[in-house]
Amino acid sequence: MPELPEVETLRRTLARHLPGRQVRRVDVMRPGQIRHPDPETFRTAVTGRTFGDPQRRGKYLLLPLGGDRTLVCHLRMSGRLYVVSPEVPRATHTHVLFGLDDGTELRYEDQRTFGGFHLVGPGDEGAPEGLRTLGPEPLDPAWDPGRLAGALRGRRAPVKAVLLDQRAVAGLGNIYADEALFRAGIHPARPAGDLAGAEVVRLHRAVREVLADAIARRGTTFSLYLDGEARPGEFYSELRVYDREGEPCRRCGSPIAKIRVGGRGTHFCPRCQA
DNA sequence: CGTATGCCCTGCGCGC
DNA sequence: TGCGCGCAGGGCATAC
Repeated sequence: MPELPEVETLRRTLARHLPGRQVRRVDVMRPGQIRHPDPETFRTAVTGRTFGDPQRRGKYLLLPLGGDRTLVCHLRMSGRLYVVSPEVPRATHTHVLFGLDDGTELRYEDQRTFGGFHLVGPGDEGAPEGLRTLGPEPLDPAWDPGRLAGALRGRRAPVKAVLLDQRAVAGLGNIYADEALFRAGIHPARPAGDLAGAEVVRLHRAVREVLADAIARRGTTFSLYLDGEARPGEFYSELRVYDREGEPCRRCGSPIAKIRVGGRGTHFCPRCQA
C-alpha cells in the first residue's frame, strides 16, 4: 500500500522523467478516476501543459503543470503511476494515460480503482479535502516531539488510530504505523492520551527512523506497489511486525500477534509492546 | 467535536 | 476442481 516512503520514491523516480515534458495527449479510459474537474474539462486543461518538479505532501503526489495548475494524484490502495515506452503493452487496469512530447507515456493503473486525479487551480481550487486538512510532514525538521505530543494529547482513541489520522501527522498508513509502534515498544491499542513523555519521544524517533529507512530502501512492495519506473521496493524484508503474524519477533522471539485496532488489521509483538 | 462503523472495489486465499 | 466467502485498506460519509 503506498504510504509516505512509497510516494516519496515515486516522486523521486518521476523527477527523472517528467520535468520539461509537455503533455500532448490525455486518454481517460475510466472517467471515475478523474475526481475533479469533469473528465472532459480535465483532459483539455491538462493537454499542452508542461510538467515541473514533482512534489509530495503526505501520501499525495503533486505534479506542477505550469499556469498555476497542479495535477494531484492519490494512489490509495492499488494505484500505480509510471513512465513507460508506448510499445509496452498496457496493463489490465490502465485507466488514464498521458502521452508526452518525447514519445513516452505516463500511465495510471489501479486495480481497486480507489485512487485518482484532481486538477488543482489557482488558490487551491479543486484540491481534495484531505489535502487541505493534512497534518505536518513527519520528516520536516519542524515536526518535533512536542508536535506529536500535541496531536496525542487528550485523545482516548488508540495511539495507532491517531497515527493513521492524516490530520495529526501526514503520510503514515497501516504498515508504517505498526512498524513505528514496534520500534517504539508501544502497544498499538494504548489510548493516545495516556502515553508518557518518554514514550512520545520514542514514538517520534521511531516514526522518523522507519520512514527514513524505508525511503532508503525505495519503499515496501507488499502486493501491488511499484515506483515511477515500475520497479518494486525493497523494504518488505525489513518489516519487523507487519504481515508477520505467528512468525518470531526479530527482537525477542515471541510470535507476532495480529489484532484489530481502529478497524484495521494490526500487527505487534505482545512481549516487546506490552 | 471525537469516536466508531461501513462503504467503495477487485483479486486473492482459504475452506468445503 | 470449483465455488463462495472473507479479507485487504485510505479516505470519506454517516451515525451516535
